[in-house]
Amino acid sequence: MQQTDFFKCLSDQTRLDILKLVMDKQEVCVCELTAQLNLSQPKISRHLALLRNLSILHDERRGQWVYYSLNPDLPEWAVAVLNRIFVSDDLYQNLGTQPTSITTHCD
Amino acid sequence: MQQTDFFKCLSDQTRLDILKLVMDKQEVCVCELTAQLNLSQPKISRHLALLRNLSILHDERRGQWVYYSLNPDLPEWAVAVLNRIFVSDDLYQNLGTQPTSITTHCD
DNA sequence: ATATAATATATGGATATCCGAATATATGTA
DNA sequence: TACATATATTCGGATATCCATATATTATAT
Repeated sequence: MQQTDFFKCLSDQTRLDILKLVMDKQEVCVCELTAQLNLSQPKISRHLALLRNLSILHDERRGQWVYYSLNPDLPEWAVAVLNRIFVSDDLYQNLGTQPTSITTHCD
Repeated sequence: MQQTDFFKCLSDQTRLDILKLVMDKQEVCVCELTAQLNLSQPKISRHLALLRNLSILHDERRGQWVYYSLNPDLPEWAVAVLNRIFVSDDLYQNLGTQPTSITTHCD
C-alpha cells in the first residue's frame, strides 16, 4: 500500500464520507450508502471499487446485498490516520482529560 | 482548510518528500530541497507553491534564499497526520515501551 | 549597470480523474 | 422462465493534474 495511493483516496469528499460511515457502523451495505449520502448508485459503486481495489475496504456479499467494512489488514498508520481525521479536534483534545464537572443520577 | 485538499497534497510523492524534509529539519531552503531530492528547480517550486497556497507551508525570504517551514497555524488534525505518517510503524509501536536491552558506554 | 545565483511563473501537451447515462451482472421470487 | 432488486461496469466528455521547457523575478556582487 503506497501512502500516495491511500491519500489520493482520501482526497475525494465522497470517499471520505463513505469511509466515515464505514468506520461509524463497522459494516455498511451499498444501498445504505446511497441512501445516507443521497448519491447515485453508480457513483457510490465506482468509489467503492476504488477503495476495494486498494484494499482499504473489504466486501462481502450476503444474498443480494454487498456489505463493506474496513480491510482488517490495513496498515497501522492508515488506520491511525482514519481514526484521527474522523474525530473533531475539540473531542480529541479532551480525550485524556477529566471533565470539569460530572453530573450523575444522584443529583 | 478542507480535508480533501490537504490529502490531495499528500497524494504526490514529491510533496510527501518535501514535507518529510521540512518536518525533519524544521526549516529548509529551496536549493536544499532540489539538491536532496535531486529534482528540477521548477518542479520543486511548483509543488512548494501548492503547499504554500494551501497554508500547509510557510515561506520566508532571507536574502536570496527562501526558507520553508510548517505553517504554525496548521490544524491539529493535519499536524497529527503528518507526524503519524513520517514515523515507521515499528518505531511507533515501540514509542511507549522500554527497550529489551540497553547498551551503554560502560560495556 | 551588468552579471550571476536563487526562486517563481507561464505554456502546452500527455495523462488521470470525475461524472452522468446507459448497460451488464447477480440474486431472489413468482 | 420471467421479473424485480441490488450492485458493478462501460463509455464519452469535461476538467484537473503533472511535467519539461522556457522565461520572469528578486537579491547580491562586481
